[in-house]
Amino acid sequence: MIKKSTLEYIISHDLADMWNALTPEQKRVVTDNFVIHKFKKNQIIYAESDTPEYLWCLLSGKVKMHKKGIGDRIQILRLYRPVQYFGYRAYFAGEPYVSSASAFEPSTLGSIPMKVVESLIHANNDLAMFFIHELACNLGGSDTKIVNLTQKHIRGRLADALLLLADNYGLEDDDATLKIYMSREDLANLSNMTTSNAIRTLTSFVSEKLIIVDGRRIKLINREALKKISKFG
Amino acid sequence: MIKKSTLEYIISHDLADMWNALTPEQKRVVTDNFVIHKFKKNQIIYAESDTPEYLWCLLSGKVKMHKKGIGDRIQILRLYRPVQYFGYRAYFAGEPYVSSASAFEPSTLGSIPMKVVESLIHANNDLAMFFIHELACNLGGSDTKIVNLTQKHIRGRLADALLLLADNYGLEDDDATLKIYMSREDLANLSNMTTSNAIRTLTSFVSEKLIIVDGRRIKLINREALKKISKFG
DNA sequence: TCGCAATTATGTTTTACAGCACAAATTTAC
DNA sequence: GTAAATTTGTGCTGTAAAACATAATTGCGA
Repeated sequence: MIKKSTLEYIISHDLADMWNALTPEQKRVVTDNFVIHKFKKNQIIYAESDTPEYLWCLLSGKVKMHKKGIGDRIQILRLYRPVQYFGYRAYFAGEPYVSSASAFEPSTLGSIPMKVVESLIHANNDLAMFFIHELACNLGGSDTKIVNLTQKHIRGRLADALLLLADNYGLEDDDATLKIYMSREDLANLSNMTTSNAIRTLTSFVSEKLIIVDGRRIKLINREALKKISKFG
Repeated sequence: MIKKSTLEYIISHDLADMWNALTPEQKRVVTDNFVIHKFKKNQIIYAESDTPEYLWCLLSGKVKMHKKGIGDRIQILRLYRPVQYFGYRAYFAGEPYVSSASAFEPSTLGSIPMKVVESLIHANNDLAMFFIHELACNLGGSDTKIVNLTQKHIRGRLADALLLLADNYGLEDDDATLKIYMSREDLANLSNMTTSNAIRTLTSFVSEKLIIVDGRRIKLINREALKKISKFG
Protein backbone atom coordinates (compact mmCIF):
# COMPACT_ATOMS: atom_id res chain seq x y z
CA MET A 1 0.00 0.00 0.00
CA ILE A 2 1.27 3.41 -0.96
CA LYS A 3 0.88 6.16 1.62
CA LYS A 4 -1.54 8.96 0.94
CA SER A 5 0.90 11.79 0.35
CA THR A 6 2.59 9.77 -2.41
CA LEU A 7 -0.79 8.94 -3.86
CA GLU A 8 -1.83 12.57 -3.92
CA TYR A 9 1.48 13.41 -5.57
CA ILE A 10 0.96 10.82 -8.30
CA ILE A 11 -2.58 11.88 -8.95
CA SER A 12 -2.07 15.60 -8.95
CA HIS A 13 1.06 15.38 -11.09
CA ASP A 14 0.04 12.88 -13.69
CA LEU A 15 -3.67 12.90 -14.16
CA ALA A 16 -3.35 16.27 -15.86
CA ASP A 17 -6.40 16.86 -18.04
CA MET A 18 -8.88 14.94 -16.02
CA TRP A 19 -7.56 16.10 -12.66
CA ASN A 20 -7.61 19.75 -13.69
CA ALA A 21 -11.28 19.48 -14.58
CA LEU A 22 -12.18 18.80 -10.95
CA THR A 23 -13.10 21.08 -8.06
CA PRO A 24 -11.18 20.63 -4.75
CA GLU A 25 -14.18 18.77 -3.34
CA GLN A 26 -14.26 16.44 -6.34
CA LYS A 27 -10.53 15.89 -6.09
CA ARG A 28 -11.05 14.59 -2.59
CA VAL A 29 -13.70 12.16 -3.86
CA VAL A 30 -11.18 10.82 -6.38
CA THR A 31 -8.30 10.40 -3.90
CA ASP A 32 -10.65 8.70 -1.43
CA ASN A 33 -11.66 6.15 -4.07
CA PHE A 34 -8.34 5.75 -5.83
CA VAL A 35 -6.68 2.36 -5.30
CA ILE A 36 -3.17 1.50 -6.47
CA HIS A 37 -2.51 -1.89 -8.07
CA LYS A 38 0.68 -3.58 -9.28
CA PHE A 39 0.55 -5.89 -12.28
CA LYS A 40 3.23 -8.31 -13.41
CA LYS A 41 4.36 -8.78 -16.98
CA ASN A 42 1.52 -10.28 -19.05
CA GLN A 43 -0.91 -10.17 -16.14
CA ILE A 44 -4.51 -9.57 -17.15
CA ILE A 45 -6.17 -6.40 -15.84
CA TYR A 46 -9.61 -7.30 -17.13
CA ALA A 47 -10.90 -9.82 -19.62
CA GLU A 48 -13.43 -9.96 -22.42
CA SER A 49 -17.01 -10.51 -21.19
CA ASP A 50 -16.17 -9.20 -17.70
CA THR A 51 -18.50 -6.58 -16.29
CA PRO A 52 -16.79 -3.17 -16.34
CA GLU A 53 -16.59 -1.69 -12.85
CA TYR A 54 -13.49 0.48 -12.75
CA LEU A 55 -11.84 3.26 -14.59
CA TRP A 56 -8.20 2.28 -14.89
CA CYS A 57 -5.38 4.74 -14.92
CA LEU A 58 -1.93 3.61 -16.04
CA LEU A 59 0.68 5.26 -13.79
CA SER A 60 3.80 3.39 -14.89
CA GLY A 61 4.56 0.62 -17.35
CA LYS A 62 2.84 -0.28 -20.60
CA VAL A 63 -0.58 -1.81 -21.28
CA LYS A 64 -2.14 -3.42 -24.33
CA MET A 65 -5.84 -3.74 -25.12
CA HIS A 66 -6.58 -6.77 -27.25
CA LYS A 67 -9.42 -8.87 -28.55
CA LYS A 68 -9.78 -12.53 -29.44
CA GLY A 69 -11.16 -13.42 -32.84
CA ILE A 70 -11.54 -16.52 -34.99
CA GLY A 71 -9.67 -19.51 -33.55
CA ASP A 72 -8.42 -17.41 -30.64
CA ARG A 73 -6.34 -15.26 -32.95
CA ILE A 74 -5.56 -12.02 -31.14
CA GLN A 75 -5.76 -8.47 -32.43
CA ILE A 76 -4.09 -5.75 -30.39
CA LEU A 77 -6.44 -2.76 -30.58
CA ARG A 78 -4.79 -0.02 -28.57
CA LEU A 79 -1.71 0.66 -26.49
CA TYR A 80 -1.57 2.72 -23.32
CA ARG A 81 1.26 4.64 -21.71
CA PRO A 82 1.41 6.64 -18.48
CA VAL A 83 -0.77 8.55 -17.79
CA GLN A 84 -3.72 7.33 -19.76
CA TYR A 85 -7.16 6.07 -18.83
CA PHE A 86 -8.98 3.02 -20.10
CA GLY A 87 -11.58 0.45 -19.19
CA TYR A 88 -14.48 2.92 -19.21
CA ARG A 89 -15.89 2.40 -22.70
CA ALA A 90 -17.90 -0.75 -22.01
CA TYR A 91 -19.37 0.79 -18.85
CA PHE A 92 -20.59 3.83 -20.77
CA ALA A 93 -21.95 1.59 -23.52
CA GLY A 94 -23.75 -0.46 -20.89
CA GLU A 95 -22.26 -3.76 -22.00
CA PRO A 96 -19.61 -6.28 -20.90
CA TYR A 97 -16.04 -5.75 -22.10
CA VAL A 98 -15.51 -6.73 -25.75
CA SER A 99 -11.74 -6.70 -25.31
CA SER A 100 -9.16 -7.50 -22.64
CA ALA A 101 -6.37 -5.44 -21.14
CA SER A 102 -3.06 -6.74 -19.90
CA ALA A 103 0.30 -5.40 -18.81
CA PHE A 104 3.10 -5.52 -21.36
CA GLU A 105 5.63 -5.17 -18.59
CA PRO A 106 5.48 -4.66 -14.79
CA SER A 107 3.04 -1.78 -14.37
CA THR A 108 1.40 0.35 -11.72
CA LEU A 109 -2.26 1.24 -12.14
CA GLY A 110 -4.89 3.14 -10.25
CA SER A 111 -8.55 2.19 -10.20
CA ILE A 112 -11.60 4.32 -9.50
CA PRO A 113 -15.10 2.78 -9.40
CA MET A 114 -17.03 3.79 -12.53
CA LYS A 115 -20.00 4.66 -10.35
CA VAL A 116 -17.86 7.36 -8.75
CA VAL A 117 -16.68 8.56 -12.14
CA GLU A 118 -20.25 8.63 -13.41
CA SER A 119 -21.44 10.75 -10.50
CA LEU A 120 -18.50 13.10 -11.00
CA ILE A 121 -19.45 13.48 -14.65
CA HIS A 122 -22.97 14.41 -13.64
CA ALA A 123 -21.58 17.13 -11.41
CA ASN A 124 -18.84 18.32 -13.74
CA ASN A 125 -19.23 19.10 -17.40
CA ASP A 126 -15.54 19.52 -18.11
CA LEU A 127 -15.08 15.93 -17.07
CA ALA A 128 -17.89 14.89 -19.41
CA MET A 129 -16.14 16.73 -22.22
CA PHE A 130 -12.90 14.95 -21.33
CA PHE A 131 -14.52 11.58 -21.94
CA ILE A 132 -16.36 12.76 -25.03
CA HIS A 133 -13.04 13.92 -26.44
CA GLU A 134 -11.24 10.68 -25.56
CA LEU A 135 -13.97 8.48 -27.01
CA ALA A 136 -14.19 10.60 -30.16
CA CYS A 137 -10.42 10.34 -30.73
CA ASN A 138 -10.41 6.59 -30.15
CA LEU A 139 -13.35 6.09 -32.51
CA GLY A 140 -11.57 7.96 -35.28
CA GLY A 141 -8.51 5.83 -34.61
CA SER A 142 -10.47 2.58 -34.80
CA ASP A 143 -12.16 3.61 -38.04
CA THR A 144 -8.79 4.38 -39.57
CA LYS A 145 -7.44 1.07 -38.26
CA ILE A 146 -10.25 -0.80 -39.99
CA VAL A 147 -9.12 0.53 -43.36
CA ASN A 148 -5.40 0.15 -42.66
CA LEU A 149 -5.63 -3.42 -41.43
CA THR A 150 -8.01 -4.62 -44.14
CA GLN A 151 -6.53 -2.87 -47.15
CA LYS A 152 -2.79 -2.53 -46.63
CA HIS A 153 -0.36 -5.29 -47.46
CA ILE A 154 1.84 -6.93 -44.88
CA ARG A 155 4.74 -4.53 -45.37
CA GLY A 156 2.48 -1.52 -45.02
CA ARG A 157 0.85 -2.91 -41.90
CA LEU A 158 4.18 -3.66 -40.23
CA ALA A 159 5.55 -0.23 -41.17
CA ASP A 160 2.40 1.25 -39.63
CA ALA A 161 2.94 -0.72 -36.46
CA LEU A 162 6.56 0.38 -36.11
CA LEU A 163 5.66 4.04 -36.64
CA LEU A 164 2.78 3.70 -34.18
CA LEU A 165 5.12 2.28 -31.56
CA ALA A 166 7.51 5.18 -32.09
CA ASP A 167 4.67 7.67 -31.75
CA ASN A 168 3.11 5.95 -28.80
CA TYR A 169 6.03 4.94 -26.62
CA GLY A 170 8.70 7.20 -28.02
CA LEU A 171 12.35 6.67 -28.91
CA GLU A 172 15.50 6.36 -26.85
CA ASP A 173 18.18 9.06 -26.67
CA ASP A 174 19.52 8.07 -30.09
CA ASP A 175 16.16 9.26 -31.48
CA ALA A 176 15.82 5.97 -33.36
CA THR A 177 15.44 2.99 -31.03
CA LEU A 178 11.89 2.12 -29.98
CA LYS A 179 11.39 2.41 -26.24
CA ILE A 180 9.15 -0.63 -26.26
CA TYR A 181 10.61 -4.11 -26.67
CA MET A 182 7.89 -6.45 -27.78
CA SER A 183 7.82 -10.04 -28.97
CA ARG A 184 7.46 -10.86 -32.66
CA GLU A 185 4.13 -12.42 -31.74
CA ASP A 186 2.83 -9.16 -30.23
CA LEU A 187 4.12 -7.28 -33.26
CA ALA A 188 2.20 -9.73 -35.45
CA ASN A 189 -0.95 -9.36 -33.36
CA LEU A 190 -0.68 -5.61 -33.63
CA SER A 191 -0.38 -5.65 -37.40
CA ASN A 192 -2.74 -8.50 -38.24
CA MET A 193 -0.37 -11.14 -39.55
CA THR A 194 1.18 -14.41 -38.47
CA THR A 195 4.29 -14.44 -36.31
CA SER A 196 6.23 -16.01 -39.20
CA ASN A 197 5.32 -13.16 -41.48
CA ALA A 198 6.19 -10.54 -38.86
CA ILE A 199 9.64 -12.11 -38.53
CA ARG A 200 10.07 -12.44 -42.29
CA THR A 201 8.98 -8.86 -43.02
CA LEU A 202 11.15 -7.52 -40.22
CA THR A 203 14.09 -9.34 -41.83
CA SER A 204 13.26 -7.73 -45.19
CA PHE A 205 13.22 -4.30 -43.57
CA VAL A 206 16.64 -5.02 -42.07
CA SER A 207 18.13 -6.05 -45.41
CA GLU A 208 16.59 -2.92 -46.96
CA LYS A 209 18.38 -0.84 -44.31
CA LEU A 210 15.12 0.59 -42.96
CA ILE A 211 15.68 -0.75 -39.46
CA ILE A 212 18.33 -2.43 -37.33
CA VAL A 213 17.22 -5.29 -35.13
CA ASP A 214 19.03 -6.55 -32.04
CA GLY A 215 16.82 -9.09 -30.31
CA ARG A 216 13.72 -7.15 -29.36
CA ARG A 217 15.40 -3.80 -29.77
CA ILE A 218 14.28 -2.18 -32.99
CA LYS A 219 16.06 0.87 -34.35
CA LEU A 220 14.30 2.87 -37.06
CA ILE A 221 16.99 4.18 -39.37
CA ASN A 222 14.85 5.30 -42.30
CA ARG A 223 11.53 6.56 -41.06
CA GLU A 224 10.70 8.37 -44.29
CA ALA A 225 10.93 5.12 -46.24
CA LEU A 226 8.75 3.41 -43.64
CA LYS A 227 6.17 6.15 -44.06
CA LYS A 228 6.20 5.61 -47.80
CA ILE A 229 5.72 1.86 -47.39
CA SER A 230 2.90 2.56 -44.95
CA LYS A 231 1.23 4.97 -47.36
CA PHE A 232 1.34 2.78 -50.44
CA GLY A 233 -0.05 -0.18 -48.57
CA MET B 1 -38.57 25.24 -46.59
CA ILE B 2 -40.72 23.39 -44.10
CA LYS B 3 -42.94 25.51 -41.91
CA LYS B 4 -42.18 25.76 -38.24
CA SER B 5 -45.08 23.74 -36.84
CA THR B 6 -44.08 20.77 -39.00
CA LEU B 7 -40.49 21.18 -37.91
CA GLU B 8 -41.42 21.17 -34.26
CA TYR B 9 -43.52 18.09 -34.87
CA ILE B 10 -40.64 16.25 -36.50
CA ILE B 11 -38.20 17.22 -33.82
CA SER B 12 -40.37 16.52 -30.82
CA HIS B 13 -41.58 13.21 -32.21
CA ASP B 14 -38.41 11.71 -33.55
CA LEU B 15 -35.43 13.04 -31.69
CA ALA B 16 -36.48 10.97 -28.67
CA ASP B 17 -33.46 10.43 -26.42
CA MET B 18 -31.65 13.60 -27.17
CA TRP B 19 -34.77 15.75 -27.24
CA ASN B 20 -36.00 14.44 -23.90
CA ALA B 21 -32.75 15.42 -22.27
CA LEU B 22 -33.44 19.11 -22.94
CA THR B 23 -35.20 21.81 -20.92
CA PRO B 24 -37.96 23.85 -22.65
CA GLU B 25 -35.51 26.73 -23.03
CA GLN B 26 -32.92 24.43 -24.62
CA LYS B 27 -35.54 22.92 -26.91
CA ARG B 28 -36.18 26.40 -28.25
CA VAL B 29 -32.46 26.84 -28.93
CA VAL B 30 -32.52 23.63 -30.95
CA THR B 31 -35.60 24.46 -33.03
CA ASP B 32 -34.20 27.93 -33.73
CA ASN B 33 -31.00 26.41 -35.09
CA PHE B 34 -32.43 23.34 -36.77
CA VAL B 35 -32.31 23.45 -40.58
CA ILE B 36 -33.95 20.85 -42.81
CA HIS B 37 -32.05 19.55 -45.87
CA LYS B 38 -33.03 17.19 -48.67
CA PHE B 39 -30.42 14.92 -50.20
CA LYS B 40 -30.72 12.96 -53.42
CA LYS B 41 -29.63 9.37 -53.87
CA ASN B 42 -25.83 9.11 -53.54
CA GLN B 43 -25.47 12.79 -52.69
CA ILE B 44 -22.61 13.54 -50.32
CA ILE B 45 -23.52 15.08 -46.96
CA TYR B 46 -19.94 15.72 -45.94
CA ALA B 47 -16.61 14.46 -47.18
CA GLU B 48 -13.34 13.26 -45.73
CA SER B 49 -11.01 16.09 -44.68
CA ASP B 50 -13.91 18.57 -44.42
CA THR B 51 -14.11 20.59 -41.22
CA PRO B 52 -16.97 19.30 -39.08
CA GLU B 53 -19.47 22.07 -38.36
CA TYR B 54 -22.84 20.42 -37.95
CA LEU B 55 -24.54 17.69 -36.05
CA TRP B 56 -26.63 15.81 -38.60
CA CYS B 57 -29.89 14.15 -37.79
CA LEU B 58 -31.36 11.67 -40.25
CA LEU B 59 -35.14 12.17 -40.36
CA SER B 60 -36.03 9.96 -43.31
CA GLY B 61 -34.10 7.80 -45.75
CA LYS B 62 -30.86 5.90 -45.27
CA VAL B 63 -27.28 7.12 -44.89
CA LYS B 64 -23.90 5.41 -45.13
CA MET B 65 -20.65 6.53 -43.54
CA HIS B 66 -17.63 5.42 -45.54
CA LYS B 67 -13.90 5.89 -45.82
CA LYS B 68 -11.49 5.74 -48.72
CA GLY B 69 -8.45 3.54 -48.39
CA ILE B 70 -5.65 2.25 -50.59
CA GLY B 71 -6.28 2.96 -54.28
CA ASP B 72 -9.59 4.64 -53.46
CA ARG B 73 -11.08 1.37 -52.25
CA ILE B 74 -14.05 2.18 -50.06
CA GLN B 75 -14.99 0.72 -46.69
CA ILE B 76 -18.48 1.35 -45.40
CA LEU B 77 -18.07 1.94 -41.66
CA ARG B 78 -21.57 2.57 -40.34
CA LEU B 79 -25.16 2.82 -41.49
CA TYR B 80 -27.75 5.26 -40.21
CA ARG B 81 -31.53 5.08 -40.10
CA PRO B 82 -34.14 7.57 -38.89
CA VAL B 83 -33.77 8.96 -36.26
CA GLN B 84 -30.06 8.82 -35.67
CA TYR B 85 -27.34 11.43 -35.27
CA PHE B 86 -23.93 11.56 -36.87
CA GLY B 87 -21.20 13.90 -38.00
CA TYR B 88 -20.23 14.96 -34.49
CA ARG B 89 -17.28 12.64 -33.79
CA ALA B 90 -14.62 14.60 -35.68
CA TYR B 91 -15.77 17.86 -34.07
CA PHE B 92 -15.41 16.40 -30.58
CA ALA B 93 -12.03 14.92 -31.50
CA GLY B 94 -10.96 18.34 -32.79
CA GLU B 95 -9.95 17.06 -36.22
CA PRO B 96 -11.23 17.06 -39.83
CA TYR B 97 -13.56 14.26 -40.89
CA VAL B 98 -11.76 10.95 -41.49
CA SER B 99 -14.79 9.52 -43.29
CA SER B 100 -17.56 10.72 -45.58
CA ALA B 101 -21.33 10.45 -45.30
CA SER B 102 -23.75 10.10 -48.19
CA ALA B 103 -27.38 9.29 -48.76
CA PHE B 104 -28.18 5.75 -49.86
CA GLU B 105 -31.55 6.92 -51.12
CA PRO B 106 -33.47 10.23 -51.13
CA SER B 107 -33.24 11.42 -47.53
CA THR B 108 -34.29 14.25 -45.25
CA LEU B 109 -31.83 15.50 -42.70
CA GLY B 110 -31.66 18.18 -40.07
CA SER B 111 -28.54 20.08 -39.16
CA ILE B 112 -27.61 21.88 -35.96
CA PRO B 113 -24.34 23.82 -35.65
CA MET B 114 -21.93 21.88 -33.43
CA LYS B 115 -21.17 25.09 -31.56
CA VAL B 116 -24.79 25.15 -30.44
CA VAL B 117 -24.63 21.47 -29.50
CA GLU B 118 -21.43 22.05 -27.57
CA SER B 119 -22.93 24.89 -25.55
CA LEU B 120 -25.99 22.76 -24.82
CA ILE B 121 -23.74 19.97 -23.56
CA HIS B 122 -22.05 22.39 -21.20
CA ALA B 123 -25.44 23.34 -19.81
CA ASN B 124 -26.97 19.89 -19.77
CA ASN B 125 -25.41 16.73 -18.40
CA ASP B 126 -27.99 14.34 -19.76
CA LEU B 127 -27.05 15.50 -23.22
CA ALA B 128 -23.38 14.93 -22.43
CA MET B 129 -24.21 11.41 -21.30
CA PHE B 130 -26.17 10.85 -24.50
CA PHE B 131 -23.06 11.53 -26.57
CA ILE B 132 -20.79 9.56 -24.25
CA HIS B 133 -23.13 6.60 -24.63
CA GLU B 134 -23.33 6.92 -28.42
CA LEU B 135 -19.57 7.23 -28.83
CA ALA B 136 -18.92 4.33 -26.44
CA CYS B 137 -21.31 2.07 -28.38
CA ASN B 138 -19.80 3.04 -31.71
CA LEU B 139 -16.27 2.44 -30.46
CA GLY B 140 -17.18 -1.06 -29.28
CA GLY B 141 -18.73 -1.67 -32.68
CA SER B 142 -15.64 -0.49 -34.54
CA ASP B 143 -13.34 -2.63 -32.40
CA THR B 144 -15.48 -5.68 -33.13
CA LYS B 145 -15.52 -4.77 -36.81
CA ILE B 146 -11.72 -4.70 -36.88
CA VAL B 147 -11.60 -8.35 -35.81
CA ASN B 148 -14.51 -9.46 -38.00
CA LEU B 149 -13.21 -7.84 -41.15
CA THR B 150 -9.60 -8.90 -40.72
CA GLN B 151 -10.11 -12.45 -39.48
CA LYS B 152 -13.28 -13.84 -41.04
CA HIS B 153 -13.35 -15.36 -44.48
CA ILE B 154 -15.45 -13.94 -47.29
CA ARG B 155 -18.50 -16.07 -46.52
CA GLY B 156 -18.44 -15.05 -42.87
CA ARG B 157 -18.05 -11.39 -43.72
CA LEU B 158 -20.94 -11.43 -46.17
CA ALA B 159 -23.15 -13.33 -43.72
CA ASP B 160 -22.25 -10.67 -41.14
CA ALA B 161 -23.23 -7.92 -43.54
CA LEU B 162 -26.60 -9.48 -44.34
CA LEU B 163 -27.42 -9.96 -40.66
CA LEU B 164 -26.30 -6.40 -39.93
CA LEU B 165 -28.60 -5.06 -42.62
CA ALA B 166 -31.50 -7.02 -41.17
CA ASP B 167 -30.73 -5.66 -37.69
CA ASN B 168 -30.17 -2.15 -38.85
CA TYR B 169 -32.88 -1.51 -41.42
CA GLY B 170 -35.26 -4.31 -40.53
CA LEU B 171 -37.29 -6.73 -42.61
CA GLU B 172 -40.45 -6.40 -44.65
CA ASP B 173 -43.81 -7.86 -43.60
CA ASP B 174 -42.71 -11.35 -44.62
CA ASP B 175 -40.13 -11.11 -41.82
CA ALA B 176 -37.43 -12.19 -44.26
CA THR B 177 -36.82 -9.60 -46.98
CA LEU B 178 -34.27 -6.89 -46.20
CA LYS B 179 -35.80 -3.43 -46.21
CA ILE B 180 -32.67 -2.01 -47.78
CA TYR B 181 -31.90 -2.63 -51.44
CA MET B 182 -28.25 -2.00 -52.03
CA SER B 183 -25.92 -2.56 -54.96
CA ARG B 184 -23.52 -5.49 -54.99
CA GLU B 185 -20.74 -2.92 -54.90
CA ASP B 186 -22.04 -1.38 -51.66
CA LEU B 187 -22.47 -4.86 -50.21
CA ALA B 188 -18.84 -5.55 -51.13
CA ASN B 189 -17.66 -2.28 -49.60
CA LEU B 190 -19.55 -3.12 -46.43
CA SER B 191 -17.95 -6.54 -46.10
CA ASN B 192 -14.44 -5.78 -47.34
CA MET B 193 -14.33 -7.73 -50.58
CA THR B 194 -14.40 -7.11 -54.32
CA THR B 195 -17.72 -6.71 -56.11
CA SER B 196 -17.04 -9.93 -58.03
CA ASN B 197 -16.65 -11.86 -54.80
CA ALA B 198 -19.78 -10.32 -53.30
CA ILE B 199 -21.75 -11.48 -56.34
CA ARG B 200 -20.14 -14.92 -56.34
CA THR B 201 -20.68 -15.49 -52.63
CA LEU B 202 -24.25 -14.25 -52.85
CA THR B 203 -24.81 -16.81 -55.61
CA SER B 204 -23.38 -19.54 -53.37
CA PHE B 205 -25.75 -18.54 -50.58
CA VAL B 206 -28.65 -18.77 -53.03
CA SER B 207 -27.68 -22.26 -54.18
CA GLU B 208 -27.31 -23.29 -50.54
CA LYS B 209 -30.86 -22.08 -49.93
CA LEU B 210 -29.78 -19.53 -47.31
CA ILE B 211 -31.22 -16.58 -49.21
CA ILE B 212 -33.38 -15.77 -52.21
CA VAL B 213 -32.25 -12.97 -54.47
CA ASP B 214 -34.43 -10.98 -56.84
CA GLY B 215 -32.39 -8.14 -58.24
CA ARG B 216 -31.49 -6.07 -55.20
CA ARG B 217 -34.16 -7.63 -53.03
CA ILE B 218 -32.55 -10.11 -50.66
CA LYS B 219 -34.70 -12.51 -48.67
CA LEU B 220 -33.07 -14.28 -45.73
CA ILE B 221 -34.59 -17.75 -45.55
CA ASN B 222 -32.14 -19.41 -43.16
CA ARG B 223 -30.87 -16.90 -40.68
CA GLU B 224 -29.59 -19.55 -38.26
CA ALA B 225 -27.29 -20.96 -40.93
CA LEU B 226 -26.09 -17.44 -41.74
CA LYS B 227 -25.28 -16.90 -38.07
CA LYS B 228 -23.28 -20.12 -38.05
CA ILE B 229 -21.34 -19.07 -41.14
CA SER B 230 -20.73 -15.69 -39.52
CA LYS B 231 -19.50 -17.29 -36.30
CA PHE B 232 -17.09 -19.78 -37.84
CA GLY B 233 -15.52 -17.12 -40.01
C1' DT C 1 -37.70 4.21 -77.48
C1' DC C 2 -33.40 3.88 -78.53
C1' DG C 3 -28.55 3.84 -77.16
C1' DC C 4 -25.11 4.24 -73.80
C1' DA C 5 -23.49 3.47 -69.19
C1' DA C 6 -23.66 1.10 -65.11
C1' DT C 7 -24.46 -3.09 -62.87
C1' DT C 8 -24.52 -7.98 -62.54
C1' DA C 9 -22.58 -12.33 -63.68
C1' DT C 10 -19.04 -15.86 -64.50
C1' DG C 11 -14.71 -17.84 -65.93
C1' DT C 12 -9.49 -17.73 -65.70
C1' DT C 13 -5.11 -16.33 -63.89
C1' DT C 14 -2.18 -14.59 -60.43
C1' DT C 15 -0.46 -13.78 -55.89
C1' DA C 16 -0.21 -12.54 -51.17
C1' DC C 17 -0.35 -14.69 -47.21
C1' DA C 18 -1.64 -18.49 -44.06
C1' DG C 19 -0.28 -22.98 -42.60
C1' DC C 20 2.93 -26.29 -41.59
C1' DA C 21 7.37 -28.29 -40.53
C1' DC C 22 11.52 -27.99 -38.39
C1' DA C 23 15.94 -26.00 -36.79
C1' DA C 24 18.47 -22.65 -34.07
C1' DA C 25 18.72 -19.53 -30.46
C1' DT C 26 17.25 -17.69 -26.29
C1' DT C 27 14.86 -17.64 -21.96
C1' DT C 28 12.93 -19.87 -18.00
C1' DA C 29 12.53 -23.28 -14.55
C1' DC C 30 14.21 -26.31 -11.25
C1' DG D 1 24.06 -25.43 -14.50
C1' DT D 2 21.51 -28.26 -17.16
C1' DA D 3 17.00 -29.55 -19.16
C1' DA D 4 12.75 -27.91 -20.88
C1' DA D 5 10.07 -24.50 -22.83
C1' DT D 6 9.54 -20.58 -25.41
C1' DT D 7 10.83 -17.55 -29.00
C1' DT D 8 12.97 -16.68 -33.28
C1' DG D 9 14.13 -17.85 -37.91
C1' DT D 10 13.56 -20.16 -42.71
C1' DG D 11 11.91 -22.97 -46.22
C1' DC D 12 8.05 -25.21 -48.56
C1' DT D 13 3.14 -25.92 -49.84
C1' DG D 14 -1.58 -24.80 -50.33
C1' DT D 15 -5.20 -21.73 -51.00
C1' DA D 16 -8.35 -17.76 -50.39
C1' DA D 17 -9.23 -13.96 -52.57
C1' DA D 18 -7.70 -10.23 -55.68
C1' DA D 19 -7.04 -9.03 -60.42
C1' DC D 20 -8.29 -9.32 -64.94
C1' DA D 21 -11.24 -10.37 -68.86
C1' DT D 22 -15.52 -10.49 -71.06
C1' DA D 23 -20.48 -11.27 -71.48
C1' DA D 24 -25.19 -10.54 -70.27
C1' DT D 25 -28.45 -7.79 -68.17
C1' DT D 26 -30.49 -3.81 -66.34
C1' DG D 27 -31.23 0.98 -65.76
C1' DC D 28 -31.27 5.59 -67.32
C1' DG D 29 -31.02 9.80 -69.96
C1' DA D 30 -31.79 12.17 -74.18
